[in-house]
Amino acid sequence: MLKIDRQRIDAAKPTPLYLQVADLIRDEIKDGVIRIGDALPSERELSDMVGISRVTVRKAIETLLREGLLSRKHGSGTYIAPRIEQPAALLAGFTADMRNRGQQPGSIWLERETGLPTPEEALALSLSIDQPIMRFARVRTANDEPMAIERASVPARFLGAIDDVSTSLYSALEARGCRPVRGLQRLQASLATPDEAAALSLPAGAAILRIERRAFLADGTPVEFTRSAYRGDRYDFVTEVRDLAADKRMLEAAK
Amino acid sequence: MLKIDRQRIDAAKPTPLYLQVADLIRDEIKDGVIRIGDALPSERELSDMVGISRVTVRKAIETLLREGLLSRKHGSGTYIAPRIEQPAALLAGFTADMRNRGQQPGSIWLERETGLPTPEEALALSLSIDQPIMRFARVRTANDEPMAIERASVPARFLGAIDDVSTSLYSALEARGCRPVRGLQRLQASLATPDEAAALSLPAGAAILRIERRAFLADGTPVEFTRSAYRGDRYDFVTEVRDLAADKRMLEAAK
DNA sequence: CAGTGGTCTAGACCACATA
DNA sequence: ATGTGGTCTAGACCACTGA
Repeated sequence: MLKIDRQRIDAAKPTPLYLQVADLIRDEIKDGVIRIGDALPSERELSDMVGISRVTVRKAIETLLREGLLSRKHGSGTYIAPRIEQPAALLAGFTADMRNRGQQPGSIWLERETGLPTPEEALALSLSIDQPIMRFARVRTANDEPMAIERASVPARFLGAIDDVSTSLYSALEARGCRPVRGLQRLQASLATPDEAAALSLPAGAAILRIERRAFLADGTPVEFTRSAYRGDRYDFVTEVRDLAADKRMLEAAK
Repeated sequence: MLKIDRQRIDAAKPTPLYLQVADLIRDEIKDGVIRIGDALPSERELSDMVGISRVTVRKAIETLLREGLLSRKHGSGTYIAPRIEQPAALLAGFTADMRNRGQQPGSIWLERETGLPTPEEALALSLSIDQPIMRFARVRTANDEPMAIERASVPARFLGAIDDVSTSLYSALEARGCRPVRGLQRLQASLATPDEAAALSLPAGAAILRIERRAFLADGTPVEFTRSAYRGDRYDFVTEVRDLAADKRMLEAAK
Protein backbone atom coordinates (compact mmCIF):
# COMPACT_ATOMS: atom_id res chain seq x y z
CA MET A 1 0.00 0.00 0.00
CA LEU A 2 1.19 3.41 -0.86
CA LYS A 3 1.68 5.88 1.94
CA ILE A 4 2.19 9.44 0.94
CA ASP A 5 4.24 11.55 3.27
CA ARG A 6 1.99 14.52 3.53
CA GLN A 7 4.75 16.47 5.19
CA ARG A 8 6.71 16.47 1.99
CA ILE A 9 4.04 18.47 0.24
CA ASP A 10 4.62 22.13 0.77
CA ALA A 11 2.57 24.75 -1.00
CA ALA A 12 5.12 27.37 0.01
CA LYS A 13 7.87 25.77 -2.04
CA PRO A 14 8.33 27.18 -5.50
CA THR A 15 7.87 23.76 -7.09
CA PRO A 16 4.28 23.38 -8.31
CA LEU A 17 2.17 21.02 -6.24
CA TYR A 18 1.47 18.65 -9.12
CA LEU A 19 5.20 18.13 -9.63
CA GLN A 20 5.74 17.53 -5.92
CA VAL A 21 3.00 14.92 -6.01
CA ALA A 22 4.46 13.35 -9.16
CA ASP A 23 7.87 13.16 -7.47
CA LEU A 24 6.37 11.44 -4.43
CA ILE A 25 4.67 8.82 -6.54
CA ARG A 26 7.76 8.33 -8.66
CA ASP A 27 9.81 7.69 -5.53
CA GLU A 28 7.30 5.15 -4.23
CA ILE A 29 7.60 3.31 -7.50
CA LYS A 30 11.38 3.49 -7.57
CA ASP A 31 11.63 2.20 -4.01
CA GLY A 32 9.33 -0.67 -4.78
CA VAL A 33 6.62 0.35 -2.30
CA ILE A 34 4.16 -0.26 -5.07
CA ARG A 35 5.02 -2.82 -7.67
CA ILE A 36 4.42 -3.45 -11.33
CA GLY A 37 0.80 -4.16 -12.03
CA ASP A 38 -0.39 -2.77 -8.71
CA ALA A 39 -3.13 -0.20 -8.78
CA LEU A 40 -2.50 3.28 -7.51
CA PRO A 41 -5.05 4.59 -5.00
CA SER A 42 -7.92 6.22 -6.83
CA GLU A 43 -7.62 9.87 -7.76
CA ARG A 44 -10.19 10.86 -5.14
CA GLU A 45 -8.36 8.88 -2.47
CA LEU A 46 -5.02 10.42 -3.35
CA SER A 47 -6.65 13.80 -3.37
CA ASP A 48 -7.89 13.25 0.21
CA MET A 49 -4.64 11.70 1.43
CA VAL A 50 -2.55 14.60 0.27
CA GLY A 51 -5.10 17.32 0.83
CA ILE A 52 -4.92 18.50 -2.75
CA SER A 53 -7.63 18.90 -5.32
CA ARG A 54 -8.37 16.08 -7.71
CA VAL A 55 -7.55 18.21 -10.75
CA THR A 56 -4.04 18.70 -9.44
CA VAL A 57 -3.61 15.04 -8.62
CA ARG A 58 -4.70 14.24 -12.17
CA LYS A 59 -2.09 16.58 -13.53
CA ALA A 60 0.58 14.80 -11.50
CA ILE A 61 -0.60 11.46 -12.84
CA GLU A 62 -0.58 12.76 -16.40
CA THR A 63 3.06 13.70 -15.99
CA LEU A 64 3.92 10.15 -14.98
CA LEU A 65 1.79 8.74 -17.79
CA ARG A 66 3.88 10.59 -20.33
CA GLU A 67 7.00 9.20 -18.71
CA GLY A 68 5.60 5.74 -19.21
CA LEU A 69 5.59 4.93 -15.48
CA LEU A 70 1.83 4.57 -15.13
CA SER A 71 -1.04 3.42 -17.27
CA ARG A 72 -4.71 4.25 -16.84
CA LYS A 73 -7.78 2.17 -17.55
CA HIS A 74 -11.04 4.03 -17.75
CA GLY A 75 -13.48 2.74 -15.19
CA SER A 76 -10.93 0.50 -13.58
CA GLY A 77 -7.94 2.29 -12.15
CA THR A 78 -4.40 3.59 -12.56
CA TYR A 79 -1.64 1.02 -12.62
CA ILE A 80 2.13 0.85 -12.43
CA ALA A 81 3.35 0.20 -15.95
CA PRO A 82 5.44 -2.88 -16.59
CA ARG A 83 9.16 -2.27 -16.50
CA ILE A 84 10.52 -1.40 -19.86
CA GLU A 85 13.19 -3.45 -21.51
CA GLN A 86 15.82 -1.07 -22.64
CA PRO A 87 18.76 -2.57 -24.53
CA ALA A 88 17.46 -1.26 -27.85
CA ALA A 89 19.90 1.39 -28.95
CA LEU A 90 23.07 1.35 -26.94
CA LEU A 91 26.13 3.33 -27.67
CA ALA A 92 28.38 0.54 -28.82
CA GLY A 93 31.14 0.25 -31.36
CA PHE A 94 31.10 -2.33 -34.12
CA THR A 95 32.89 -4.89 -31.95
CA ALA A 96 30.31 -4.87 -29.16
CA ASP A 97 27.43 -4.55 -31.60
CA MET A 98 28.41 -7.72 -33.44
CA ARG A 99 29.01 -9.63 -30.22
CA ASN A 100 25.49 -8.67 -29.12
CA ARG A 101 24.21 -10.16 -32.34
CA GLY A 102 26.12 -13.36 -31.72
CA GLN A 103 28.60 -12.79 -34.49
CA GLN A 104 32.39 -12.77 -34.50
CA PRO A 105 33.72 -9.28 -35.26
CA GLY A 106 36.87 -8.71 -37.30
CA SER A 107 38.70 -6.04 -39.30
CA ILE A 108 40.69 -5.59 -42.46
CA TRP A 109 42.72 -2.40 -42.30
CA LEU A 110 42.46 0.05 -45.15
CA GLU A 111 44.12 3.11 -43.61
CA ARG A 112 45.54 4.25 -40.31
CA GLU A 113 47.06 7.70 -40.23
CA THR A 114 47.54 10.93 -38.30
CA GLY A 115 46.83 14.23 -40.00
CA LEU A 116 45.05 17.56 -39.87
CA PRO A 117 41.27 17.67 -39.99
CA THR A 118 39.34 18.35 -43.14
CA PRO A 119 36.77 21.14 -42.79
CA GLU A 120 34.05 18.50 -42.40
CA GLU A 121 35.94 16.79 -39.59
CA ALA A 122 36.79 20.08 -37.90
CA LEU A 123 33.10 20.99 -37.89
CA ALA A 124 31.92 17.60 -36.67
CA LEU A 125 34.50 17.43 -33.89
CA SER A 126 34.56 21.14 -32.95
CA LEU A 127 38.28 21.38 -33.71
CA SER A 128 40.42 24.10 -35.17
CA ILE A 129 42.29 23.04 -38.27
CA ASP A 130 45.65 22.84 -36.54
CA GLN A 131 44.68 20.19 -34.00
CA PRO A 132 45.79 16.77 -35.26
CA ILE A 133 43.40 13.88 -35.64
CA MET A 134 43.77 10.16 -36.22
CA ARG A 135 41.89 8.34 -38.96
CA PHE A 136 41.00 4.68 -39.04
CA ALA A 137 39.48 3.06 -42.10
CA ARG A 138 38.57 -0.61 -42.05
CA VAL A 139 36.40 -3.19 -43.64
CA ARG A 140 34.54 -4.67 -40.71
CA THR A 141 33.64 -8.33 -40.88
CA ALA A 142 31.15 -10.55 -39.08
CA ASN A 143 32.00 -14.24 -39.04
CA ASP A 144 34.66 -13.39 -41.63
CA GLU A 145 32.11 -12.00 -44.08
CA PRO A 146 32.42 -8.31 -44.97
CA MET A 147 29.67 -6.35 -43.25
CA ALA A 148 30.60 -2.68 -43.41
CA ILE A 149 33.19 -0.11 -44.31
CA GLU A 150 33.97 2.15 -41.38
CA ARG A 151 35.93 5.39 -41.42
CA ALA A 152 36.51 6.87 -37.98
CA SER A 153 38.16 10.17 -37.04
CA VAL A 154 39.27 10.93 -33.48
CA PRO A 155 41.18 13.96 -32.16
CA ALA A 156 44.70 12.73 -31.49
CA ARG A 157 44.70 13.92 -27.89
CA PHE A 158 42.18 11.23 -26.94
CA LEU A 159 44.50 8.43 -28.01
CA GLY A 160 48.15 7.57 -27.39
CA ALA A 161 50.09 5.96 -30.19
CA ILE A 162 48.13 5.34 -33.34
CA ASP A 163 48.51 1.57 -33.12
CA ASP A 164 46.86 1.48 -29.70
CA VAL A 165 43.79 0.85 -31.79
CA SER A 166 44.01 -2.80 -32.70
CA THR A 167 40.50 -4.12 -33.10
CA SER A 168 38.15 -2.01 -31.02
CA LEU A 169 38.35 1.75 -31.12
CA TYR A 170 36.06 1.95 -28.10
CA SER A 171 38.35 -0.27 -26.05
CA ALA A 172 41.25 2.04 -26.82
CA LEU A 173 39.21 5.07 -25.82
CA GLU A 174 38.04 3.41 -22.65
CA ALA A 175 41.63 2.58 -21.70
CA ARG A 176 42.38 6.31 -21.83
CA GLY A 177 39.27 7.22 -19.88
CA CYS A 178 37.72 8.83 -22.92
CA ARG A 179 34.86 6.50 -23.63
CA PRO A 180 31.93 8.47 -25.05
CA VAL A 181 28.61 8.27 -23.23
CA ARG A 182 26.31 9.72 -25.81
CA GLY A 183 26.05 9.66 -29.58
CA LEU A 184 24.03 11.10 -32.41
CA GLN A 185 23.52 8.91 -35.42
CA ARG A 186 22.16 9.70 -38.82
CA LEU A 187 20.98 6.82 -41.01
CA GLN A 188 20.32 6.92 -44.70
CA ALA A 189 19.67 4.37 -47.43
CA SER A 190 21.76 4.65 -50.54
CA LEU A 191 23.49 2.64 -53.25
CA ALA A 192 26.97 1.14 -53.21
CA THR A 193 29.65 2.97 -55.16
CA PRO A 194 31.85 0.68 -57.30
CA ASP A 195 34.65 0.83 -54.68
CA GLU A 196 32.29 -0.01 -51.86
CA ALA A 197 30.71 -2.84 -53.83
CA ALA A 198 34.13 -4.34 -54.40
CA ALA A 199 35.19 -4.02 -50.75
CA LEU A 200 31.96 -5.56 -49.51
CA SER A 201 31.66 -8.33 -52.13
CA LEU A 202 28.45 -6.84 -53.47
CA PRO A 203 27.17 -6.25 -56.98
CA ALA A 204 27.28 -2.65 -58.17
CA GLY A 205 24.24 -0.64 -57.12
CA ALA A 206 23.43 -2.82 -54.11
CA ALA A 207 21.60 -1.31 -51.13
CA ILE A 208 23.78 0.35 -48.50
CA LEU A 209 22.82 1.65 -45.07
CA ARG A 210 24.97 4.69 -44.34
CA ILE A 211 25.43 5.56 -40.68
CA GLU A 212 27.12 8.72 -39.58
CA ARG A 213 27.90 9.01 -35.91
CA ARG A 214 29.19 11.70 -33.61
CA ALA A 215 29.96 10.58 -30.07
CA PHE A 216 30.50 12.78 -27.02
CA LEU A 217 31.92 12.71 -23.52
CA ALA A 218 29.65 13.51 -20.60
CA ASP A 219 30.67 17.18 -20.77
CA GLY A 220 29.67 17.39 -24.41
CA THR A 221 33.15 17.24 -25.96
CA PRO A 222 33.05 15.44 -29.32
CA VAL A 223 35.32 12.38 -29.34
CA GLU A 224 34.51 10.48 -32.47
CA PHE A 225 33.21 11.13 -35.96
CA THR A 226 32.53 7.96 -37.94
CA ARG A 227 30.99 7.30 -41.30
CA SER A 228 30.05 3.73 -42.08
CA ALA A 229 28.54 1.92 -45.03
CA TYR A 230 26.72 -1.28 -44.04
CA ARG A 231 25.53 -3.99 -46.38
CA GLY A 232 21.78 -3.49 -46.71
CA ASP A 233 21.15 -7.20 -47.10
CA ARG A 234 22.96 -8.21 -43.91
CA TYR A 235 22.45 -5.43 -41.41
CA ASP A 236 19.45 -3.90 -39.75
CA PHE A 237 19.40 -1.23 -37.13
CA VAL A 238 17.01 -1.44 -34.20
CA THR A 239 16.11 1.52 -32.06
CA GLU A 240 13.67 2.38 -29.34
CA VAL A 241 11.73 5.61 -29.39
CA ARG A 242 9.75 7.17 -26.59
CA ASP A 243 7.27 9.93 -26.20
CA LEU A 244 9.30 12.74 -24.64
CA ALA A 245 9.03 13.82 -20.97
CA ALA A 246 11.33 11.34 -19.26
CA ASP A 247 14.50 13.04 -20.47
CA LYS A 248 13.25 16.49 -19.64
CA ARG A 249 12.33 15.43 -16.15
CA MET A 250 15.74 13.92 -15.58
CA LEU A 251 17.45 17.10 -16.64
CA GLU A 252 15.29 19.13 -14.26
CA ALA A 253 16.01 16.77 -11.42
CA ALA A 254 19.74 16.86 -12.10
CA LYS A 255 20.13 20.61 -11.78
CA MET B 1 -6.91 37.59 -36.94
CA LEU B 2 -8.34 34.31 -35.90
CA LYS B 3 -12.08 33.92 -35.98
CA ILE B 4 -13.47 30.87 -34.33
CA ASP B 5 -16.67 29.49 -35.71
CA ARG B 6 -18.60 29.09 -32.54
CA GLN B 7 -21.20 27.02 -34.36
CA ARG B 8 -18.71 24.25 -34.87
CA ILE B 9 -18.44 23.69 -31.16
CA ASP B 10 -21.09 21.28 -29.97
CA ALA B 11 -21.17 20.00 -26.44
CA ALA B 12 -23.63 17.32 -27.52
CA LYS B 13 -21.13 15.65 -29.83
CA PRO B 14 -19.20 12.78 -28.30
CA THR B 15 -15.86 14.41 -29.09
CA PRO B 16 -14.57 16.22 -26.00
CA LEU B 17 -14.74 19.99 -26.19
CA TYR B 18 -11.00 20.45 -25.81
CA LEU B 19 -10.36 18.30 -28.87
CA GLN B 20 -12.98 20.19 -30.86
CA VAL B 21 -11.27 23.43 -29.94
CA ALA B 22 -7.85 21.98 -30.80
CA ASP B 23 -9.18 20.92 -34.20
CA LEU B 24 -10.51 24.41 -34.88
CA ILE B 25 -7.20 26.02 -34.07
CA ARG B 26 -5.29 23.41 -36.05
CA ASP B 27 -7.46 24.15 -39.07
CA GLU B 28 -6.90 27.89 -38.77
CA ILE B 29 -3.17 27.28 -38.77
CA LYS B 30 -3.35 24.87 -41.67
CA ASP B 31 -5.42 27.29 -43.73
CA GLY B 32 -2.97 30.06 -43.06
CA VAL B 33 -5.45 32.28 -41.23
CA ILE B 34 -2.77 32.72 -38.59
CA ARG B 35 0.84 32.45 -39.64
CA ILE B 36 4.11 31.36 -38.18
CA GLY B 37 5.18 33.70 -35.42
CA ASP B 38 1.73 35.19 -34.96
CA ALA B 39 0.28 35.20 -31.47
CA LEU B 40 -2.85 33.27 -30.71
CA PRO B 41 -5.58 35.24 -28.93
CA SER B 42 -5.05 35.03 -25.18
CA GLU B 43 -6.54 32.11 -23.31
CA ARG B 44 -9.15 34.34 -21.70
CA GLU B 45 -10.12 35.83 -25.05
CA LEU B 46 -10.44 32.41 -26.65
CA SER B 47 -12.44 31.26 -23.67
CA ASP B 48 -14.92 34.12 -24.21
CA MET B 49 -15.04 33.76 -28.00
CA VAL B 50 -15.93 30.11 -27.84
CA GLY B 51 -17.97 30.21 -24.66
CA ILE B 52 -15.83 27.57 -22.99
CA SER B 53 -13.95 27.67 -19.73
CA ARG B 54 -10.32 28.70 -19.70
CA VAL B 55 -9.21 25.36 -18.25
CA THR B 56 -10.66 23.59 -21.28
CA VAL B 57 -9.09 26.04 -23.70
CA ARG B 58 -5.76 25.42 -22.00
CA LYS B 59 -6.18 21.70 -22.45
CA ALA B 60 -6.77 22.22 -26.17
CA ILE B 61 -3.65 24.35 -26.41
CA GLU B 62 -1.63 21.74 -24.54
CA THR B 63 -2.63 19.17 -27.13
CA LEU B 64 -1.28 21.39 -29.89
CA LEU B 65 1.86 22.11 -27.90
CA ARG B 66 2.64 18.40 -27.81
CA GLU B 67 2.13 18.27 -31.56
CA GLY B 68 4.68 21.03 -31.88
CA LEU B 69 2.27 23.42 -33.57
CA LEU B 70 2.31 26.07 -30.85
CA SER B 71 4.75 27.43 -28.35
CA ARG B 72 4.02 29.34 -25.19
CA LYS B 73 5.90 32.15 -23.54
CA HIS B 74 5.03 32.85 -19.96
CA GLY B 75 3.83 36.37 -19.52
CA SER B 76 3.84 37.06 -23.23
CA GLY B 77 1.55 34.84 -25.25
CA THR B 78 1.01 31.70 -27.28
CA TYR B 79 2.56 31.63 -30.72
CA ILE B 80 2.39 29.54 -33.85
CA ALA B 81 5.29 27.07 -33.98
CA PRO B 82 8.11 29.52 -34.35
CA ARG B 83 10.89 27.03 -34.87
CA ILE B 84 11.44 23.41 -35.30
CA GLU B 85 13.73 21.51 -33.00
CA GLN B 86 14.64 17.97 -33.83
CA PRO B 87 15.17 16.33 -30.45
CA ALA B 88 16.61 12.96 -31.34
CA ALA B 89 14.37 9.97 -31.55
CA LEU B 90 10.88 10.93 -30.47
CA LEU B 91 7.92 8.73 -30.94
CA ALA B 92 6.13 10.64 -33.66
CA GLY B 93 3.99 9.71 -36.59
CA PHE B 94 4.74 10.85 -40.12
CA THR B 95 2.69 14.02 -39.69
CA ALA B 96 4.60 15.29 -36.67
CA ASP B 97 7.92 14.09 -38.07
CA MET B 98 7.53 16.13 -41.23
CA ARG B 99 6.37 19.19 -39.32
CA ASN B 100 9.50 18.92 -37.20
CA ARG B 101 11.51 18.98 -40.39
CA GLY B 102 9.69 22.08 -41.58
CA GLN B 103 7.83 20.27 -44.31
CA GLN B 104 4.15 20.09 -45.10
CA PRO B 105 2.86 16.55 -44.59
CA GLY B 106 0.19 15.04 -46.85
CA SER B 107 -1.30 11.72 -47.90
CA ILE B 108 -2.60 9.90 -50.93
CA TRP B 109 -4.77 6.99 -49.91
CA LEU B 110 -4.07 3.59 -51.34
CA GLU B 111 -6.19 1.44 -49.07
CA ARG B 112 -8.33 1.78 -46.00
CA GLU B 113 -10.03 -1.36 -44.83
CA THR B 114 -11.11 -3.46 -41.90
CA GLY B 115 -10.24 -7.15 -41.86
CA LEU B 116 -8.77 -10.02 -39.97
CA PRO B 117 -5.07 -10.04 -39.17
CA THR B 118 -2.54 -11.92 -41.22
CA PRO B 119 -0.30 -14.20 -39.17
CA GLU B 120 2.43 -11.57 -39.31
CA GLU B 121 0.09 -8.89 -38.01
CA ALA B 122 -1.31 -11.18 -35.34
CA LEU B 123 2.21 -11.86 -34.10
CA ALA B 124 3.33 -8.25 -34.20
CA LEU B 125 0.21 -6.99 -32.41
CA SER B 126 -0.29 -9.93 -30.03
CA LEU B 127 -3.75 -10.61 -31.44
CA SER B 128 -5.70 -13.76 -32.04
CA ILE B 129 -6.76 -14.19 -35.63
CA ASP B 130 -10.42 -13.43 -34.96
CA GLN B 131 -9.84 -9.92 -33.61
CA PRO B 132 -10.44 -7.39 -36.41
CA ILE B 133 -7.82 -4.87 -37.42
CA MET B 134 -7.86 -1.77 -39.56
CA ARG B 135 -5.32 -1.24 -42.31
CA PHE B 136 -4.21 2.08 -43.71
CA ALA B 137 -2.00 2.27 -46.75
CA ARG B 138 -0.90 5.64 -48.03
CA VAL B 139 1.70 7.39 -50.05
CA ARG B 140 2.97 10.03 -47.65
CA THR B 141 4.07 13.32 -49.14
CA ALA B 142 6.24 16.19 -47.93
CA ASN B 143 5.59 19.51 -49.63
CA ASP B 144 3.51 17.53 -52.13
CA GLU B 145 6.45 15.35 -53.17
CA PRO B 146 6.16 11.62 -52.48
CA MET B 147 8.34 10.68 -49.53
CA ALA B 148 7.27 7.25 -48.36
CA ILE B 149 4.80 4.43 -48.65
CA GLU B 150 3.28 3.61 -45.29
CA ARG B 151 1.21 0.58 -44.40
CA ALA B 152 -0.20 0.71 -40.87
CA SER B 153 -2.22 -1.93 -39.03
CA VAL B 154 -4.10 -1.12 -35.84
CA PRO B 155 -6.42 -3.38 -33.83
CA ALA B 156 -9.92 -2.11 -34.55
CA ARG B 157 -10.76 -1.65 -30.89
CA PHE B 158 -8.33 1.28 -30.62
CA LEU B 159 -10.19 3.29 -33.23
CA GLY B 160 -13.80 4.20 -33.80
CA ALA B 161 -15.01 4.41 -37.38
CA ILE B 162 -12.38 3.69 -39.97
CA ASP B 163 -12.59 7.19 -41.40
CA ASP B 164 -11.68 8.75 -38.06
CA VAL B 165 -8.21 8.54 -39.52
CA SER B 166 -8.07 11.48 -41.90
CA THR B 167 -4.47 12.65 -41.98
CA SER B 168 -2.76 11.70 -38.76
CA LEU B 169 -3.14 8.23 -37.32
CA TYR B 170 -1.58 9.40 -34.09
CA SER B 171 -4.13 12.21 -33.68
CA ALA B 172 -6.92 9.67 -34.11
CA LEU B 173 -5.30 7.43 -31.49
CA GLU B 174 -4.78 10.32 -29.13
CA ALA B 175 -8.44 11.31 -29.44
CA ARG B 176 -9.33 7.84 -28.20
CA GLY B 177 -6.78 7.98 -25.40
CA CYS B 178 -4.68 5.31 -27.09
CA ARG B 179 -1.60 7.25 -28.03
CA PRO B 180 1.43 4.98 -27.78
CA VAL B 181 4.29 6.08 -25.52
CA ARG B 182 6.99 3.72 -26.70
CA GLY B 183 8.02 2.17 -29.98
CA LEU B 184 10.52 -0.25 -31.44
CA GLN B 185 11.82 0.46 -34.90
CA ARG B 186 13.86 -1.63 -37.25
CA LEU B 187 15.63 0.09 -40.13
CA GLN B 188 17.07 -1.51 -43.18
CA ALA B 189 18.43 -0.33 -46.52
CA SER B 190 17.08 -1.98 -49.62
CA LEU B 191 16.10 -1.37 -53.23
CA ALA B 192 12.77 -0.16 -54.59
CA THR B 193 10.49 -2.76 -56.12
CA PRO B 194 8.94 -1.69 -59.44
CA ASP B 195 5.64 -0.87 -57.68
CA GLU B 196 7.36 1.19 -55.04
CA ALA B 197 9.46 3.01 -57.59
CA ALA B 198 6.33 3.99 -59.48
CA ALA B 199 4.49 5.16 -56.38
CA LEU B 200 7.46 7.23 -55.20
CA SER B 201 8.47 8.66 -58.59
CA LEU B 202 11.82 6.90 -58.45
CA PRO B 203 13.78 4.94 -61.03
CA ALA B 204 13.74 1.17 -60.62
CA GLY B 205 16.36 -0.06 -58.18
CA ALA B 206 16.61 3.22 -56.25
CA ALA B 207 17.66 3.19 -52.59
CA ILE B 208 14.86 2.67 -50.06
CA LEU B 209 14.99 2.97 -46.30
CA ARG B 210 12.57 0.45 -44.83
CA ILE B 211 11.28 1.17 -41.36
CA GLU B 212 9.21 -1.29 -39.44
CA ARG B 213 7.66 -0.03 -36.25
CA ARG B 214 5.71 -1.51 -33.40
CA ALA B 215 4.28 0.97 -30.92
CA PHE B 216 2.95 0.27 -27.43
CA LEU B 217 0.81 1.77 -24.70
CA ALA B 218 2.31 2.34 -21.29
CA ASP B 219 1.04 -1.05 -20.12
CA GLY B 220 2.83 -2.77 -22.98
CA THR B 221 -0.19 -3.41 -25.22
CA PRO B 222 0.78 -3.21 -28.90
CA VAL B 223 -1.23 -0.54 -30.72
CA GLU B 224 0.37 -0.13 -34.09
CA PHE B 225 2.35 -2.15 -36.57
CA THR B 226 3.62 -0.11 -39.49
CA ARG B 227 5.89 -0.88 -42.40
CA SER B 228 7.18 2.05 -44.38
CA ALA B 229 9.39 2.50 -47.40
CA TYR B 230 11.11 5.89 -47.46
CA ARG B 231 12.92 7.44 -50.40
CA GLY B 232 16.60 7.01 -49.64
CA ASP B 233 17.51 10.25 -51.40
CA ARG B 234 15.10 12.41 -49.43
CA TYR B 235 14.92 10.97 -45.95
CA ASP B 236 17.39 10.40 -43.19
CA PHE B 237 16.73 9.08 -39.75
CA VAL B 238 18.40 10.65 -36.74
CA THR B 239 18.68 8.91 -33.42
CA GLU B 240 20.43 9.43 -30.14
CA VAL B 241 22.21 6.62 -28.36
CA ARG B 242 23.46 6.45 -24.80
CA ASP B 243 25.83 4.35 -22.84
CA LEU B 244 24.05 2.27 -20.21
CA ALA B 245 26.43 3.30 -17.47
CA ALA B 246 25.58 6.92 -18.17
CA ASP B 247 21.89 6.22 -17.64
CA LYS B 248 22.58 4.60 -14.32
CA ARG B 249 24.58 7.61 -13.26
CA MET B 250 21.67 9.91 -14.06
CA LEU B 251 19.33 7.79 -12.01
CA GLU B 252 21.70 7.99 -9.06
CA ALA B 253 22.02 11.74 -9.42
CA ALA B 254 18.27 12.18 -9.65
CA LYS B 255 17.46 10.63 -6.30
C1' DC C 1 1.35 49.10 -14.97
C1' DA C 2 -1.94 45.89 -17.51
C1' DG C 3 -2.03 41.59 -19.79
C1' DT C 4 -0.27 37.05 -20.32
C1' DG C 5 0.45 32.28 -19.12
C1' DG C 6 0.97 28.94 -14.70
C1' DT C 7 -1.24 26.93 -10.94
C1' DC C 8 -4.96 25.61 -7.96
C1' DT C 9 -9.67 24.75 -6.01
C1' DA C 10 -14.40 22.52 -5.10
C1' DG C 11 -17.88 20.62 -7.09
C1' DA C 12 -20.45 18.58 -10.98
C1' DC C 13 -21.88 15.19 -14.46
C1' DC C 14 -20.73 11.48 -17.71
C1' DA C 15 -18.85 6.89 -19.51
C1' DC C 16 -16.87 2.81 -18.44
C1' DA C 17 -15.47 -1.51 -15.53
C1' DT C 18 -16.48 -4.83 -12.27
C1' DA C 19 -18.94 -7.57 -9.35
C1' DA D 1 -24.86 -0.49 -7.90
C1' DT D 2 -20.65 1.31 -6.83
C1' DG D 3 -16.32 3.04 -7.88
C1' DT D 4 -13.20 4.39 -11.35
C1' DG D 5 -11.29 7.60 -14.72
C1' DG D 6 -12.80 11.58 -18.33
C1' DT D 7 -14.50 16.01 -18.89
C1' DC D 8 -15.97 20.57 -17.65
C1' DT D 9 -16.87 24.93 -15.01
C1' DA D 10 -16.18 29.62 -12.64
C1' DG D 11 -13.33 31.92 -10.13
C1' DA D 12 -8.94 32.81 -7.74
C1' DC D 13 -4.07 34.06 -7.04
C1' DC D 14 0.77 34.05 -8.62
C1' DA D 15 4.86 34.94 -11.82
C1' DC D 16 6.35 36.75 -15.72
C1' DT D 17 6.62 40.10 -19.89
C1' DG D 18 6.60 44.29 -22.01
C1' DA D 19 5.43 49.01 -22.74
